[in-house]
Amino acid sequence: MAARRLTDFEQVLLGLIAAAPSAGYDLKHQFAMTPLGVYQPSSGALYPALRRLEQAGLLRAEPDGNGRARRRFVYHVTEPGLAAHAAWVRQPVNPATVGTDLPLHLMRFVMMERLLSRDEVLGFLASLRDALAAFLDKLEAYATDAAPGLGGHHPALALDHGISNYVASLAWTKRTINVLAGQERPDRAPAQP
Amino acid sequence: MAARRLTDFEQVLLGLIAAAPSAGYDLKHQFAMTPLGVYQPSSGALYPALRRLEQAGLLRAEPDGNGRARRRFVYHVTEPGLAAHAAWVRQPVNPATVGTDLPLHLMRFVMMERLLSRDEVLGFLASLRDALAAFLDKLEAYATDAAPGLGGHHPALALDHGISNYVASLAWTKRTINVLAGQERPDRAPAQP
DNA sequence: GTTTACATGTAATCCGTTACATGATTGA
DNA sequence: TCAATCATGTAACGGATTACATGTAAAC
Repeated sequence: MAARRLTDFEQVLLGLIAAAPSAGYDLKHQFAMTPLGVYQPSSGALYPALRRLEQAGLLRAEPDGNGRARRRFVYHVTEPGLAAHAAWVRQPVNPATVGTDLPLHLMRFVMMERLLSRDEVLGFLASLRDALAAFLDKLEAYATDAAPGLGGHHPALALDHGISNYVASLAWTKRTINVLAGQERPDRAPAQP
Repeated sequence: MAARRLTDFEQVLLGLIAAAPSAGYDLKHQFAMTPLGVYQPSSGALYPALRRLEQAGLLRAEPDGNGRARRRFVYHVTEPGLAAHAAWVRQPVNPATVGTDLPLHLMRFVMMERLLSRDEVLGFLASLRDALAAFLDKLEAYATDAAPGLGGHHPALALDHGISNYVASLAWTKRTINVLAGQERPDRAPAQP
């Protein structure tokens, strides 16, 4: 099968469909209307991606026979698809790339809720917190060591922006750990229709 | 000439070279070692991009005859190149895409320093501030209206992360406006021991 | 004298954007 | 009936990643 690695975009699609079987058009709207959808996929990106996932055996397309058959395909995840999605969600946080991957980590955090235990989620958040703290240390070291020699004020000011953002992300991570750790769970599975 | 629009990456390269004539290898290192270089361009991206800019007449390559001619090309901006760069830097902030374009705006802010007057920079920051404030309003409206119905806690928590980040960016913008606005032009040197 | 850093490049492949195309359904 | 929305698709094109290739200079 060779199972070439999935694109980030494909992984997100897979996750959205795992959360709720959808047609391409629905997914487009989900991207367009939710705030996470800062990215708006084009038809030329979306439909071929769905096809690829289907041909890889991760999705199954069902023609929507709703009343009148109007050309529409609802995608469902298969078992291999769910496995691939779960593996993606469980991926460890790579401290080296936390600067670039942060939005993706947030996406994974959202999708974690249905798949992982609270302890697993807390483990993820703890490693995210550590990676962010390490990254921040490097940024701050650069700010004091190298930035003054860059000439002008703007480089140092821009660096300040980056630091402020990561400080906010780090604070969010700690806050969220506290929220989830302090939250009592109903002992029962969170069965979602 | 048709002057097809430049890629963001090409614009950034152009700006870096406008700030200091550089060879491809230098630019690679600049990306690798400065914090803004979260993105690390590959050779297959960098060298063809420089060629394109050269063929478009925006850059001029000079073989580095430094002592011994070892295969190395230093790029300089031409006048059309500088014009294209300045036009990019001066582009207004599009409120509709401020969510995605923020890193690019920061890049432009850095490069503005050498090209624009303080008032122009302040104008840019003011429009960035307004765009961020409007974007934040939409996010917060979504958080109170739609997010509770999304099922689970994680979507709302992730949204919280986004809001925290944009709050930090907005605060930075206001802070930076104050810094730059309050900064007296060194018509006379401030007290120097 | 061999490794390491310097320095540039090419080819295969893949994916996304842009733009266009098509047809069904709903609402005015 | 005419417009807008629903819904999916295709073709051209461009650019990025990956991996490979090449050669020089410095360092140990």
